[in-house]
Amino acid sequence: MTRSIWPPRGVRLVAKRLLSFARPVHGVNVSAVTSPLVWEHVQPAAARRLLTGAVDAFAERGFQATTTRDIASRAGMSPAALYVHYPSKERLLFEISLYGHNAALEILRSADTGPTPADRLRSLVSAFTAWHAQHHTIARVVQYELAALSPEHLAEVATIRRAISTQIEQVLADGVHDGSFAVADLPGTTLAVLSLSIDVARWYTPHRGDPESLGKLYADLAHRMVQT
Amino acid sequence: MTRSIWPPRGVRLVAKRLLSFARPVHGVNVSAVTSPLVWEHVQPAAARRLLTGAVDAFAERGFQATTTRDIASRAGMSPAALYVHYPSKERLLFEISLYGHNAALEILRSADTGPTPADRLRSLVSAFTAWHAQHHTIARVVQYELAALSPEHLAEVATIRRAISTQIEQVLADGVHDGSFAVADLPGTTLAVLSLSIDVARWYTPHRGDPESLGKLYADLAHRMVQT
DNA sequence: GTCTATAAGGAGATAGAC
DNA sequence: GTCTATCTCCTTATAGAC
Repeated sequence: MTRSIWPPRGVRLVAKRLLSFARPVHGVNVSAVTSPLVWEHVQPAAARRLLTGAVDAFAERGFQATTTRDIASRAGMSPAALYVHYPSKERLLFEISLYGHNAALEILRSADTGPTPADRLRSLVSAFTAWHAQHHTIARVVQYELAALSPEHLAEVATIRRAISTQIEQVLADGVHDGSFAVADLPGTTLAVLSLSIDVARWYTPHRGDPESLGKLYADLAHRMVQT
Repeated sequence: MTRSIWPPRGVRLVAKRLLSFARPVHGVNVSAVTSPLVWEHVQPAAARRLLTGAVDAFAERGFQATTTRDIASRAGMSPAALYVHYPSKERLLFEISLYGHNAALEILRSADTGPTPADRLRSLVSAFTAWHAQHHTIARVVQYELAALSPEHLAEVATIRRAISTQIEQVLADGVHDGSFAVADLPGTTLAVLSLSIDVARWYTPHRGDPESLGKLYADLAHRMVQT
């Protein structure tokens, strides 16, 4: 699967840091604002402003409800200027989704450490959950805007999703193998563990607590789900 | 909060049964078709066909991406005919969302039975999870289209959401009180238990297994999360 | 209650000046 | 690289015939 001809100027998406706010509704995050600091390496700055504006708008209203005028005005530009940096609104979504999926996978890969399957599971769930809280605007786009991707872009992202799923499944399988976990339904339990963290993107707002504490709580809950 | 002047002809939404199909993508349900059998008591039949068409379309593409032409054509009508039965596209969403929230709450209320908190929790999680699987098209609209509701309609639905949350929290509190549960963070664990079931709406397709088995698995996982 | 026709406005994307 | 202006198409919703 080629990345095609876009972006043309060596744009690189590298994670840094993200701050966010949100207006809470019971059990649901209906609004959010993202700081541009995560996207520091998207160049030039105008492309980065468009991208962060798009993340905020997509997270807050959804892809379809977001207009190119909305994205452009968040970046302080006219609608036409968007097309100098991105060939379409969908490409903007794809860049965000691809970066977000890769970031989530990287988080898991570097968290898969520890002497026992229990340690590894706790580390994985803690990191994956905290990422979904910390980066909940990006995570909302990643988890809930897949249907707006073109079939080709969806296929590319689905490959990364499979790798994410495999990362969790392997730890559970290892724990079953060495007798430290009791898992009646491996695929079902894998999905449940992933599910718990992913759903954080739906409801998280900063007033719900800090991402690290949430990660610890969820690591504990996930471990309890499988321990013998 | 009044139900206002709509619907004008004593339309009643009563749960019956629902069958569904979906095209699977890795970890995500991007397509779904709902049978009209759940909405049997929405009268007249034309209003019911519009409603079921709207459920399918909203679940598959989201509220904003769904056009009134799409809904009308699924019901075998011209776009204009929609407005004889519903005053706007948003009202159609509200009817679905209100019915869905009430149905989910009723499921919980009638499942809150058993001699011990553990029995009650297993029954609640099993029923709530199975409902989200069985009625995953409705559940998708219920859980993921809240932002498209008008502020007044959102407020009405938020009241029901609070009742749903309270239902779970009370059982956990009862288990902590009688010593059968160990819960470090009651609101956080309540949210996690709800979250596990709710996220089923995002990924469930019939090929993932039957709703009852999934309910049993999730009841077990939720119980493990809190037992001493 | 359903249709055809259409109003009124907004959408994504492009042209061409600067 | 950004702007203003605009193209073309599609949107929600209404008017009025049958």
